[in-house]
Amino acid sequence: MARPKSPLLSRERIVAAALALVDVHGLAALSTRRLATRLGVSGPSLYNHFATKDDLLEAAADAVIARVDITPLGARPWPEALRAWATSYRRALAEHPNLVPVATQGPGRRPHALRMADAVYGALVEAGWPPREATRIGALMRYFVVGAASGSFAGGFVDDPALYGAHYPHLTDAHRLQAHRREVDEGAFETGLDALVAGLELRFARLRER
Amino acid sequence: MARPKSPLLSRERIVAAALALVDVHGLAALSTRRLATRLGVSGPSLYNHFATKDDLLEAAADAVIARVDITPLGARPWPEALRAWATSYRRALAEHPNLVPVATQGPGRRPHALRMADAVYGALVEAGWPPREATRIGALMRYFVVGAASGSFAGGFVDDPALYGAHYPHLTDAHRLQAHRREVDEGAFETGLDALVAGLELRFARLRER
DNA sequence: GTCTATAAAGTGATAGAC
DNA sequence: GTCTATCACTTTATAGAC
Repeated sequence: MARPKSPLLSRERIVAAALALVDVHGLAALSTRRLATRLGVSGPSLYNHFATKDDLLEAAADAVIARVDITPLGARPWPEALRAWATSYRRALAEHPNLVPVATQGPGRRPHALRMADAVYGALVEAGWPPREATRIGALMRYFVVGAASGSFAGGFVDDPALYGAHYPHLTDAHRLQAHRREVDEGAFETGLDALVAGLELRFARLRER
Repeated sequence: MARPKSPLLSRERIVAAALALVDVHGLAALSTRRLATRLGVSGPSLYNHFATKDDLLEAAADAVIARVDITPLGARPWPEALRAWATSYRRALAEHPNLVPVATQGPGRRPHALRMADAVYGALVEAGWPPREATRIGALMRYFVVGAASGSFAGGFVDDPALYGAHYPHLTDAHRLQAHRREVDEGAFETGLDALVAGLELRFARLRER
């Protein structure tokens, strides 16, 4: 096969396959050859669609961010909007936890990431937050969401009672975390998001008073 | 040189060199050969001290956690203790941001990480938080700290006014973030930590009322 | 406990045919 | 826009000498 009538590949197909591969086997397992094999083509074909592997990774990260729902921002009261956006943001990242280190590096030149940053900052400023504060809130929300998506807390504990008993007196039940992994992780995110937004509302009220 | 009189290497020396290498050149640049060269030995020598490269990485991650100050936990009122611990935790991680993805994977079987988890959980339970809540708080604090340490927020924006002006109406000054990077990142962490702890104090008060 | 030598494989990317 | 062939290099880890 030299040049097929209709293209076998597209940026979209490549990105989708890359995400699937990274999800299952991790970021380190993403090689151009492996990805190409998955797509039924040979390695170098990918270079007709992306200049470098890094290019491809950037596109994949932006595709993840594209799925975040930013419609509440600016359309609802800021505490509610922040909560809804953060929840959607976390869900989008948590679907591809192995890609979080890439998405973590900031928006760079990725259009969807920039659009999201613009919406968050814009909504906060329009709600009455001083620009300086709005920047901070955008940053601290990202911190929390990225941290929550970048790895299970409960899953970090080994399911082996013998490990904890002797040396760590308060962790006697830590081996049971694995079993309730999802509940613990999502509960912690919700509790943290509530606390964070409640704390920010306090701060906002104090700011208005003056 | 066959077997030197006194060992050239030690786990400590290897870990220190690995951290230095990862700090400057990133996690991907850590190869056994490169590390060995830095230490003035040949590649395979490292395997006398660590069974695998992964072993070495785990030891490095635990060495970072060992530097977190956990003494406030249990010694001071929980909101103050939480704040002090989180600040120290972030500082320790932020000194080695490239290693954060490794440290993020939970304590596993690393002694210092387990000791830290034990201290946090223990302090919260003894302060009167129900076990379930204490677990969540440990998790959500880690989310925030890890997120804050895993990459600069401000540094994720390109220093190029032309990029933002046209398409992102609220980001017209985003190119200036790079210049105030440190201030923005640390300010956001402090503001977030304040909000988080304030929100948790509210929650604690409501819990006590019942 | 360090060395040399080497296994066995995988890496990103390019050139040029079709 | 895909192919084959290939470059130039890197990787982790083992075997056995000293």
